[in-house]
Amino acid sequence: MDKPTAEKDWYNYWLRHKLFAADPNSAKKPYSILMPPPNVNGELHLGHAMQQSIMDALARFKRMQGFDVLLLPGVDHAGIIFESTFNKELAKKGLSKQKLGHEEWLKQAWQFKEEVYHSFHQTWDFLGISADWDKEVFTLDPPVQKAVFEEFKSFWEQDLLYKGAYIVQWCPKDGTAIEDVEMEYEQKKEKLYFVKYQISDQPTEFITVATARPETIFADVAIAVYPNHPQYKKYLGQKAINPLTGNEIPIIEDKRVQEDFGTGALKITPGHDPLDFAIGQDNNLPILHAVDKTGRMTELTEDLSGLKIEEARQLTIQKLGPAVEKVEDYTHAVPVCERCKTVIEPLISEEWFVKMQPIAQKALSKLSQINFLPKNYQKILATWMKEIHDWSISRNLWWGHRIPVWYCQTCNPTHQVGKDKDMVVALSTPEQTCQTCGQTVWVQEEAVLDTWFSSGLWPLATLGWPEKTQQLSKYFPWDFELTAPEIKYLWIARQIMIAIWFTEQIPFKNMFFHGTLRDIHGQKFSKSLGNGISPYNLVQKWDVDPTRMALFSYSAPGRDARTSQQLMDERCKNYRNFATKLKNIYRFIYELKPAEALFESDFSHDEDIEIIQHLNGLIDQVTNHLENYQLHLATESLYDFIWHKLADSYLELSKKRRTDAQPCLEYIFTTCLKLLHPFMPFTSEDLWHQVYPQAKSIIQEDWPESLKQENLPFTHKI
RNA sequence: GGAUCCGUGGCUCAGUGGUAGAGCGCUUCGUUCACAUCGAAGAAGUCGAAGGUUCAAUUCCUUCCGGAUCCACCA
Repeated sequence: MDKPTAEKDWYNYWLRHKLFAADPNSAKKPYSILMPPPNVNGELHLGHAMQQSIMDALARFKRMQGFDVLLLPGVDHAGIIFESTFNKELAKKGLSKQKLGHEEWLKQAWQFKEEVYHSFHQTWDFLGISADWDKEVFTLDPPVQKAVFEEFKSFWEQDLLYKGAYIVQWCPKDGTAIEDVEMEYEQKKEKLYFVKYQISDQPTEFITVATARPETIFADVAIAVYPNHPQYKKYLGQKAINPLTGNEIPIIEDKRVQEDFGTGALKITPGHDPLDFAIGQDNNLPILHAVDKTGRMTELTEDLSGLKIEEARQLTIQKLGPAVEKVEDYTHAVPVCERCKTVIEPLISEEWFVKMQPIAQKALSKLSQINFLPKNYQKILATWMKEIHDWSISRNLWWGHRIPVWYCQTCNPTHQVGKDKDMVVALSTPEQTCQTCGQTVWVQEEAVLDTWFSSGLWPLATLGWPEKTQQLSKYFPWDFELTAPEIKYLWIARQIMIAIWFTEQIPFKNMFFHGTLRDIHGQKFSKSLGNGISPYNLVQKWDVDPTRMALFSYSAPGRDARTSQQLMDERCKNYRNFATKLKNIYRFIYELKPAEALFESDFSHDEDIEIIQHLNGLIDQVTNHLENYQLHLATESLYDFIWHKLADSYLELSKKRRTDAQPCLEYIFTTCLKLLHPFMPFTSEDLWHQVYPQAKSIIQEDWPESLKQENLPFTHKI
């Protein structure tokens, strides 16, 4: 045999014997678990370690129950977050996107991706994750690319895609539109300026407007007041004069203007504010820009052109002069980019959108078929789907699936989109000629797709969709998916909507939301705060199985937990002691086995009956807790039984009748090893082979079943 | 502004319609042959507050206080 000599080497043994491989041809019933692909960015943190240990425990449990288990691993290319991390790396070397150029940048990006990939695999290895590595998927792999293309093409053909001038949240630093969900809000102290707009032809009449962004006044196209404004309603239909440009702008009313904020009058700047954009659309107002995509002032602002916003704001105030009626201190939530913390500029940009209404509607009808844990997430997701907004899917990045749209350079140089325009939806350069000019010069859309456009397809793309593969028919819908609650909309909702849209089926039967591990103050672990706890260090210090057990103890569904290096150490130490206890129990039972021990017993002694009954209870509890994804309860039951019932109690009693008790001791111990295997794979496997030197892997053992009451007493031979 | 979650011994967390649990920490004792990475014994909580439902509530409902998270166009 090629068995390892050290406990930690069992992982390679399992790999060599392909014990993690799923087999689509197997007659066994399938059980499929889809790994949420971590972002190829930085290292895997403690939260990942918990998440993946949970999946691994389930996979090992289901294998022992006799299922053909597929635990499918993968990694996400993570558009914006990868690109910004990589660009920071480049900056350290004095390089940048611009300096490298598109082709070279991509080449180096892929190299960087490989480095991160390598560190991911190291973490998975030392945690003992039993995934089917031959089936690993990266979201930019060619098969995924095909699936993403199919998704895009299908949406296009069904008229669910459009491209248009639209207000987007623009990050000037990343140079791309970002989604609402990628923004954070920071409380900032700013000034609120009250600016007077003179009524046209009435030099003594004014409407006063409150604004925190006077520099955008250049792009004002109207003044809106709330309906029946007592002071200002008389001006409706008249014009006001833009105090900076002198242009005449209409005065309108709109119920979306807040009665109790500022003066009840709102300057309408559709180019720089989402609400203004909406009001502008409804009133057919033009769109002007005072700020461009790099966060600098446009030509519209004349001599301020080219300045940064902050500088321009001060100069604008000077220009306004007496038009500024008063200034108040104003603290409000300013949207910033979640990743680089740059203040977001709402801007008009040409972006691609998916019409989500019909897709969400369809999903809503089947949402109840998914078993959510905790249960209330069904309602939370349903509410979101009912109020769904269109999905902005284009990103001005280089890292991602480039939008598979080609424009005829001759007939459609401005990249207009429409069924009758000179454009083609195709994965690679179209070979056809342009219908209008007969030429074949095609230019691809510059932008890439939002990361979640491919991640949303994850449950399908990983199984070869749109091909009708054997894997797809066997393992889809997935039995189990899990993730952190914070990406319930970004990822989970979209997977559900997309899968149901394309297959009429839910993507997964059980959806488990684990809590988030936080630091002792309740804050998320993050690189910038430097409050992370390295799973690698814990494993070095306390070994794998104790670390896994400590993580399970924090894994109650939906519950966030606070922890620290010290608290993790405490819990790990506890389970390290537990592992030691287990080894000592082994020594007592097997190494100090009495020569005259019985080889068979009917467990008729009162003490045997009692412990066997406890063991039966334990088997039922652990099984049920695993079936219900309550891993923290399963480990607690095991800990209690093995330490207190078995070691402290029965084992002590057995010393008085050792020869008689030996078969019972062995039966209980080996059963416990099997029950422990999902949680403590290395320790259980190692002790299993010490007990049975000739045995196969414990992975291939059957999951224990409790002995029914009517079967007791029964005879056990050792 | 809307929604959700949490508030249990010193700390971090389980749990439950019917005398409160774990780990760590703390106190006392113990190195006899599985284990001092241990064992035995113990102190410690009116289960955030107030109402309500119930024979019975820490557990269900309402309100409030405190903490957190998510969503949202407040200029």
